Amino acid sequence: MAREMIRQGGRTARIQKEVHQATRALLAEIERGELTVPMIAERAGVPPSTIYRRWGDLAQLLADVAVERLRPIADPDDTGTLAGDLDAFVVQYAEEMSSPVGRRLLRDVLADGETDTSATKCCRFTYDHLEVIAGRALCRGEAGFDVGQAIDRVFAPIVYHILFGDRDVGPEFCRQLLTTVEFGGLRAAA
Amino acid sequence: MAREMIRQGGRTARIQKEVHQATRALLAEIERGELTVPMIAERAGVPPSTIYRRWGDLAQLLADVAVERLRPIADPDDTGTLAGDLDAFVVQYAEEMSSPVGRRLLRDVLADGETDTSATKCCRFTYDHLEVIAGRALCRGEAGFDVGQAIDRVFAPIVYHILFGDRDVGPEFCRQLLTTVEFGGLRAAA
DNA sequence: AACGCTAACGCAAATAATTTGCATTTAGTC
DNA sequence: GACTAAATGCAAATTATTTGCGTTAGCGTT
Repeated sequence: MAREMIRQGGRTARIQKEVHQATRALLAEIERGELTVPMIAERAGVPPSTIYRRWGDLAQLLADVAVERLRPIADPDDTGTLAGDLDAFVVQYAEEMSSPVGRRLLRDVLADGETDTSATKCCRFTYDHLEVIAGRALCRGEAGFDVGQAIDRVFAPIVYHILFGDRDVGPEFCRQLLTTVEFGGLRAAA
Repeated sequence: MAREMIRQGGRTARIQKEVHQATRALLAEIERGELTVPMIAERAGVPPSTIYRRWGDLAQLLADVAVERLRPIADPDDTGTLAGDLDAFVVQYAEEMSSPVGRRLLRDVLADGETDTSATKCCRFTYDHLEVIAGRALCRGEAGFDVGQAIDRVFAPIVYHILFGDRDVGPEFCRQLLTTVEFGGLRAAA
């Protein structure tokens, strides 16, 4: 996004909502390469200049929309055990991100060249989710794990292969990566 | 790139060279967001329509240029030992890719939404380089290593942190990642 | 070395996207 | 309720992109 929002209420918020909604709807209907700002503007019922003024360009708008879609709506599922929580989260993450929609979201987030706050936010979601899972394990009296290490050993390879398209990231691959995570220590600094 | 080149010689090749050169020169002078196709066309001495016809749009041209710049010009340095070869390659890779120029190249390659051949090519460079290093080690009588595993455990985390901008990837971090690679086995399938 | 075929090109007109100035609306504050 | 600056709508100006068409030139064939 071009800049942080200052006004939160009324018209400003409504326009943001409608532009986001129009963008999502159009992304579901047409190819990414066909999408244009005037197209979104018409669907949202606002003049194109409003979009350019608020978001700068299409890439930044798409990044903004993508971050919202990647933002988790709830805590990760609680399966009762650390191993179960991690397995469920990782497999679901890989499945969502490797889908055509997920890949596009990932790329949209990274394509925003202006401020890389989009990318950083997005990667924080994963970090926070893992923190919740780790905290839960400690509460249960289970061993903890290093969140930074889990990112490096499990999520980074998954994202790498999705982005570069050089191999599939099915459940088997995810579980193999999971076996390399070391459990037992308290949370150490990354 | 929009499509595979059919003609290799003469004018076609010269225009490709001049457009690439103009793009590189302009990228060094101005911000990525300021760069436009007509600007490149003028510098290269060709009409903009030629660029649009051959590359489709700016993103695809930038991806094409980025792939060329990421293409290694020589085999990785031979330091005499596998550990030395890997250390040198990884540290240099992280340094180059985490620089502002490297980050931009990486993002340009990934931003090309049309065909992800750019990204796949680019990731193949790393794979091939590691194959050379592994082959060399075997020739010396040293232990080999699994190239796929090295990508997952070392390069993927480096690229992840560069792209998402959530931490630095200095030599210490690279060397720590390197310690997780298992040596000894012959090359196994990824 | 000349010939034919067609990809690739240059040019310019047509279309579409982006920027910008200015008047108006409105969210947030006192 | 009045004030102030952010945010918007509108329309003109600018810039980028697409497209039709005639020309050039690479490449295979003879």
